Amino acid sequence: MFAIEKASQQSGVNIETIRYYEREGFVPKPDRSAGGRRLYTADDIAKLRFVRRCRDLGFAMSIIQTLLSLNNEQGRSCTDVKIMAEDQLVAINAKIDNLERLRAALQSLSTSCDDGTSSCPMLDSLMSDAPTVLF
Amino acid sequence: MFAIEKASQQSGVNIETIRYYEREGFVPKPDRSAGGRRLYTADDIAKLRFVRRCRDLGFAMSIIQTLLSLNNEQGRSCTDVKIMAEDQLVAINAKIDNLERLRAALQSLSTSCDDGTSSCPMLDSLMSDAPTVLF
DNA sequence: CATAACTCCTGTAGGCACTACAGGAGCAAG
DNA sequence: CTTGCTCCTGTAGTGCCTACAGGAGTTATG
Repeated sequence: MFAIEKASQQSGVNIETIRYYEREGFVPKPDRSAGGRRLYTADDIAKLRFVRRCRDLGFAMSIIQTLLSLNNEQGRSCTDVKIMAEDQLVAINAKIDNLERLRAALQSLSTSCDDGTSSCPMLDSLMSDAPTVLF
Repeated sequence: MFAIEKASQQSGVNIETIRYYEREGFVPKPDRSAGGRRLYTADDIAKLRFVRRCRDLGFAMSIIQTLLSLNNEQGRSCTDVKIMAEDQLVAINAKIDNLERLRAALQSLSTSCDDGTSSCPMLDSLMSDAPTVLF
């Protein structure tokens, strides 16, 4: 049984965040010491680590809840997991595409600022009424 | 002079969001009609459009505030703008890199789910104590 | 000119995923 | 037994909105 600090270190989840996850019911309530302190089993810590890794993978907490419950079940969980992973991949690809378009726009605007004219072409372009190449 | 709905349409900023921007002091307070309704000039709307475009480019509201004030000044604004644009480019590139690593991890985990074994390799891996290739 | 339908107003609360703090209690080492 | 640390609960704040309630202004139609 580990104190919350150890659980935090071993899972990579911030202490405050651990308590938040518990409050919100994302992870089960751990046992308590006589004095009322949280005591974590290795399994509790594994769940916290799981949550952190899923967050690192960009999953929303609502999805992670489902993933955790699938982990408890037996049976056809793998298919469901795969579906959610693929949804997540689609979302990630969309984000990457967005950011790449955004980068191109910014690069183009930034380049337009290279000649030291008095008014700023980038600001002018962003303020402009007329439709531009970028917007 | 335009009502808030027109300002919303022409700037692409949601009505509720326009009022929020005003409350937070991100954009100047517009004139009001006799009955107390907001009336926007073309210039007010240009500022709203500017904010939306900057948000689309991923700038934080704090940065956008600076950009708006630089736009009011004369002089060396262009250099400052360029610096902020380049900071933003660095941040975007970091995000893209992150998402690409994340995508690779998810793809690898998802592939591991292809054989319909009883326990899910993806969940097992995310839960695992032992360091893996991915984490 | 009266009414209905619409838009707009303010103020407040909620959403996500945390993070930070205040004020107090448990616990281990010297 | 005191010092200093960790931990506890509860609440409030973050960024950027979004949604709602309850009321008032405005416009189109009869």
